[in-house]
Amino acid sequence: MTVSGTAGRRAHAGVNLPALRSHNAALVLDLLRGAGAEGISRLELAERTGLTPQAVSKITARLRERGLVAEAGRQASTGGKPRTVLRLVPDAGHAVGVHVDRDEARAVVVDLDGAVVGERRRPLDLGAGADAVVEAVAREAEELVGEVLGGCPPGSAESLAGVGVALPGPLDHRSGVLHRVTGFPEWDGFPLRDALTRRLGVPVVVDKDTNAAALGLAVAGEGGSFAYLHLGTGLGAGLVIGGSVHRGVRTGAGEFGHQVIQLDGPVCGCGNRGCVEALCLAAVERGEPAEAARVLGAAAANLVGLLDIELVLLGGRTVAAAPEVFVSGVSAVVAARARREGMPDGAVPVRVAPGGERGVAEGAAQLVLAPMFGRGDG
Amino acid sequence: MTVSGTAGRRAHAGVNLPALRSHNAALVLDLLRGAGAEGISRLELAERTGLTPQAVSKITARLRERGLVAEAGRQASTGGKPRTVLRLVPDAGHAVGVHVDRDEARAVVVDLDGAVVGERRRPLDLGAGADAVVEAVAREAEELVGEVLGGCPPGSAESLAGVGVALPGPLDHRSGVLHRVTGFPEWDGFPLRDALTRRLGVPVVVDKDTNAAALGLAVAGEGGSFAYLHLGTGLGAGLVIGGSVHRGVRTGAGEFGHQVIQLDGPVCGCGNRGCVEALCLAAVERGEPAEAARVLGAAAANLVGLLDIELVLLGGRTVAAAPEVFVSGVSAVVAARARREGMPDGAVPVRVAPGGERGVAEGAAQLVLAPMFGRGDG
DNA sequence: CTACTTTCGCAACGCTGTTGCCGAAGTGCA
DNA sequence: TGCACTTCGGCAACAGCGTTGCGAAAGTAG
Repeated sequence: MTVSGTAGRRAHAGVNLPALRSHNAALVLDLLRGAGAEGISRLELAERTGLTPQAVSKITARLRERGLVAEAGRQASTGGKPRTVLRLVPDAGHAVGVHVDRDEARAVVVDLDGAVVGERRRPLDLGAGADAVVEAVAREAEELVGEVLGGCPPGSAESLAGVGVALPGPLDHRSGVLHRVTGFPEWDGFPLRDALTRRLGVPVVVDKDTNAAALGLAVAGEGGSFAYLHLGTGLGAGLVIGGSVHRGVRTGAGEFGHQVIQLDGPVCGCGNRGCVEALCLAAVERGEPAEAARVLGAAAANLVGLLDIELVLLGGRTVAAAPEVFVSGVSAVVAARARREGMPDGAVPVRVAPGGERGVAEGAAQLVLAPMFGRGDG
Repeated sequence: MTVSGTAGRRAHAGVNLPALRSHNAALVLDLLRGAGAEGISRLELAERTGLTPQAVSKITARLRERGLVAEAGRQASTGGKPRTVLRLVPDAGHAVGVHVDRDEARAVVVDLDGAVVGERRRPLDLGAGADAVVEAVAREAEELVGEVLGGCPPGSAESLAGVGVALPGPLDHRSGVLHRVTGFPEWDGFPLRDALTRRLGVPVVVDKDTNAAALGLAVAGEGGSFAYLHLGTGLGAGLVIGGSVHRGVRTGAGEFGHQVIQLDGPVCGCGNRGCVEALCLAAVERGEPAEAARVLGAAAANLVGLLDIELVLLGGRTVAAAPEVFVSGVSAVVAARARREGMPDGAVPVRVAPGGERGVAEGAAQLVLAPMFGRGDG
């Protein structure tokens, strides 16, 4: 049973009736989302939540009144009245997700189901300065919303819940302030979220690209606790624990690339020696993807052992260039480690993350929707 | 706001009124425990929980009826009626904690406050076989309870809530079944919890020694999210996230010692190469504690970056032998890494874990009490 | 057409935290 | 000493939560 919650937020942890109500509503919405177009019956919702059927009826009635849920046919009878299938109303809400990368911005609009209903891309120079980038991102979002939603007023059935922005480099998720984006020190300390909120007039959430991707995967149905490892121009991780992104006390968690796995190894750009990122990318440069996979596997196995997660997902351009090599290479190291440490249930599976290049933008949109479905923080 | 909950337990996450009630009660009890002998007023409880003063009054009234809480004086007035101070009734419950090590067993009885009210030690050979060890542990617990509580019947104010057992090596916390305790392969698959429950007739909880120690530290007031690193005959970690022990999906989290930090390094007992444990202990053997600390620091920094915790606590015999060397050595590496990665708030503090040799046994006792205070699983 | 099964909403209920109110118990000043 | 004031904390009424009891609705099976 979860009413969100982590970290030093043990204060203000009291649950009153409104909190209970919104928690259960979010839980039901999350299950409805998970059921997708097939929908789910009231009785199954009751089973899955542990609530009584009557409670589910009341909760879903409220959700139907708010226009978030609708009846959608019925199941086959099992000897009595057939169960009515409920389904999320996809158009009841939308969110924009923007993936700001070093050289381009990709924006999507998703509906409540998570389906992409609009997309745009444009080149973008992260080094062009804060004002220019904020303006570019804002315009991108505005134009896309104009195209897709036709400027529906807030509160309408088709309205916009907010904008999620995912970008590389460390940042403070809670305050929405960037630290130094790797390679672009001029961003250090820039309050991106507030700047965009002022400019756009809707709620804005910012997060690391890896966290957005991980959230997107979690929403798309990946297991309860997993790590998403992204190998592109850099190496980072997004951690999902119990269905929610783990961001840590200062929202800096997932610093995976600068994990040292070779004491006194080659110097990394960060100043340390023997970081996975440096070793792994060097191997890729040398044209030795198998070695890169082995190195990545060692770091992944460290992570698996430390957190006892149930799945490792790989993504990023470098992985996409040779998926089988990376999956089998990483998988082999992880499996070998599990065998040696005597994990009884066998090793943790390693797969390529589904979703492809658009995954980060989709996940960014989910940053906005997450609280509605009870996935706000872990 | 937390009603426990992580991992794949998103099912059965519905919260009804009894669940809400027990959650809030546990929350209040936890705050009362944190206040210790000084106690805490109703209004401060209200502020800290976010509940209204009236709700706190009702909750504490129920707790007083159950004999868990009592009024204990009043605070100085601030111009009006002085606040009444509430306090946990220490004798309202007790728990036994047993620390089973390779060569000895140490048992303690703690009260609701966590204060040790009885202690025993005896030599123990973990290799003597399951029956002998179970019998020895059971008798140790029984005799200690007889001494301290005088055989109070269950349900009495002084009665025993259960027995927590902490021991080295991997095990399944949920089922209470041991995996292969390092060096004692004959334990593999032994259902220790069930055997002890049958023998003792009270609830039994088993966990890794590092998890028990970490829980004990969390209860003793250490921050919301930290790592306890134990360097003794082996090297392990207990992770606390948001006040609760993070055990992971298969309760195997905290596998810190076999984190690889030296690819293709020296062979470790586990079969891998370049594990921190092997490198660190080898340095200790060579009489180079500073190098051991540097190695440990690298691994600790990996962990800090990955999870973004707020504190690192060091413990174990090897650390106790040269505490300053380890604290300064680990601290230096962690701080250097934080500086390079541009964490703005400065580095994570590194300290020696308070509690000393008895900490694991005390933490084991807290395993039993944890659910009562809302710390059951993270 | 009848009997049976199963779903699901209405109504009454118990219990939660909340609100409004008032007595209790202090301080501070005349 | 007395009075005004502040603050705490319990009593009572209340709104809202999920739960229970029950019956109408909507199917299947014979």
